[in-house]
Amino acid sequence: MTIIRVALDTPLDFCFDYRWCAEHPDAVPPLVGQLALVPFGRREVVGLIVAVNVDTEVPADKLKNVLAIRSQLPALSGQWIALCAFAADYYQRPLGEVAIPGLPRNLRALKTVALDRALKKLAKIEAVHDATPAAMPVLNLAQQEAADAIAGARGFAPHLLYGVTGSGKTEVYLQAAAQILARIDDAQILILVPEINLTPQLEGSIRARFPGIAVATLHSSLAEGERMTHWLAAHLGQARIVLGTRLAILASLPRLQLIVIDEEHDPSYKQQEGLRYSARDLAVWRAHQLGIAIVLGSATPSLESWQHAQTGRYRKLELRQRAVAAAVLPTVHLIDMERNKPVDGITPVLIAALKLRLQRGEQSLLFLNRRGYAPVLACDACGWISNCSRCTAFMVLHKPEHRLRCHHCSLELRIPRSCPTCGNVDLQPLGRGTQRVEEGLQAVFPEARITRIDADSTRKKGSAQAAFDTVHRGEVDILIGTQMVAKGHDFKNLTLVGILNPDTALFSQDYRASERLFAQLMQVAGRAGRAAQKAGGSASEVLIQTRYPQHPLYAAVLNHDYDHFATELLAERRQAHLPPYLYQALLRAEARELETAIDFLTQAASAVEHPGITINDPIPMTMTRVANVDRAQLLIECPSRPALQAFLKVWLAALRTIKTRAKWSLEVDPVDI
DNA sequence: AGCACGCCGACT
DNA sequence: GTCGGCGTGCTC
Repeated sequence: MTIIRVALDTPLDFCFDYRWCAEHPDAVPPLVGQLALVPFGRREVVGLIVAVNVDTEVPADKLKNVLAIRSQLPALSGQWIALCAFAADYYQRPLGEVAIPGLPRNLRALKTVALDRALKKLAKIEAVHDATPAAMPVLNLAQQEAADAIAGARGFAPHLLYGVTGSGKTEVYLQAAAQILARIDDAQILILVPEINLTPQLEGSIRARFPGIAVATLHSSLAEGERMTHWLAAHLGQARIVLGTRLAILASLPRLQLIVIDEEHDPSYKQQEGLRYSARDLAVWRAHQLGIAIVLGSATPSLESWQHAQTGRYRKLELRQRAVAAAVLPTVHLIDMERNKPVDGITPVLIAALKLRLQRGEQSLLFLNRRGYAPVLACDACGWISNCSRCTAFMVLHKPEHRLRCHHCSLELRIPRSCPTCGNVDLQPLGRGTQRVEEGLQAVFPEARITRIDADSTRKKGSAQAAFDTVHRGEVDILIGTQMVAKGHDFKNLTLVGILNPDTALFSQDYRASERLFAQLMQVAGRAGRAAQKAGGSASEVLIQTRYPQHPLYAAVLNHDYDHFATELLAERRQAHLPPYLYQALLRAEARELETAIDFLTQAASAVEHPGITINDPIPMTMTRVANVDRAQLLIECPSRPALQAFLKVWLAALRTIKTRAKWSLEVDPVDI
């Protein structure tokens, strides 16, 4: 008889012991890393075996028997378990909550039919060797040096690949990958992208370049069956290249030799619910654990990575030119909205630029990060505004749908015909969203083909792709979009990008807002002029409408000068004692009454001694109420990461003993404060 | 987190 | 008289 220890997906911060008895004398005893089906309370669940032959302190009468071992699945490696254990420890979660939910759902099922089917399917697949790979483009010198540096590195080797949009970072990844795959027989390569749906081109070029090699994708919109086979292909070492979103960082990759994080600054690498991990940070840890190379690529690196590059902890590889020789960086101009008054949100200068593109048969993109028709509906007579009844937020006017809609709790109302408080029938939309811009522009250019791409226009599955396709086919003259249009897509015939309302981020409470704005502006600007300039054609142009043309952020955007901007920002952060010179954790609490949440946080603040740790006052969140729940938070700061980690461990144990009706959670390295 | 048990209010 | 509200207790 053997006692095994199993990690289960439960918030309880310990593992559970079970008894294993061989029914048959020749049954193989369980191994660490295997999955086991066990009874748990009144349920049956699948857990991860983290130890066998343990000395248990659980009384014999409480021990239950293991129901089954998933022995057809090769055990997960000690390295993979160590990765989960690190993440669990760092983010202050139980091991099971990290390890189990990342597994394909069917692996956690009571029955093994799906597992057996997927294993059978994979056993039949053989690599295709006779296919001809697509030609490798000739790299420029900087690209070649970067690829060689990455592929030639030995041991843990973090690289920051810094290069503007269009400078050919993808080619560097693919070349480095090719070299490593050629050098190491069974090497696996993990490539992370922010959102897989926005980068269909990348998957295509990988498959074209490596036709004889199994490529697996891992992301949240895979069907369960696919997820199972792709995850298994990675786990069995069959998939040599794994392309995925942040969740893929927790995949089992026994032969991992290189990690690529494309657009490493992108906020979507941070999981924002449940286990709030940073896939980028875990990737660096994983590369360190395995002693392999990792590439963080970006035109606008995160300040964390930038700092590491400055101090030499990361090797900085820079691509200074656009890779397509004839393609040039778009010229950026600011439009001073004080001098050039907008009509319906668009300045005459921008209208003229749009008109020019229409005459030439070129495409334009207008970027406005605000969907809907207008962010608020208001009554001039009595001052009523369209507040959401369940949230501390306005209800947004959506004209095509004739609705007021709360973007936070999805409450919907018909647009009132008259003011609910005073009866005035003349309600005014305030501000401007993509729908209103579309309407105004269609009035100015009645003959133009205008398309809007935002979360509202692309609600149906596949409709976003369809909309992008019409743009690529040249069936659209002017594209209006939110951040959805900022990423990924190269529009070959696009020569004008207009940015409508970026100023709000300049004066945001969130000190990260300007960093994000810069990245977003550069990314949107990069949509223009990606292809070679047509003979006699104009250079691509980016026009930014602003009321603050003197702002240093715009000066940096104008000059395409991220170096300078990032260095300044870092100096400010250092002086203001902000990340990355300070480590933070955030305790959040929510309850029906704000007081309940604040009470809990106040108790938490004085729960344990905390020398060297700054615990700020509990404060209601900026958007206090969402869906009738009040939220508050408590920020913890410390200049030392190990000291913060040590404190959090003790603190959390104390917090668990506080009796409260508030729901609470802790986030390490929060980004939205 | 689930899930069950348990003890008080408004419904067929 | 029961359905169901959520408090509280337990999970090897």
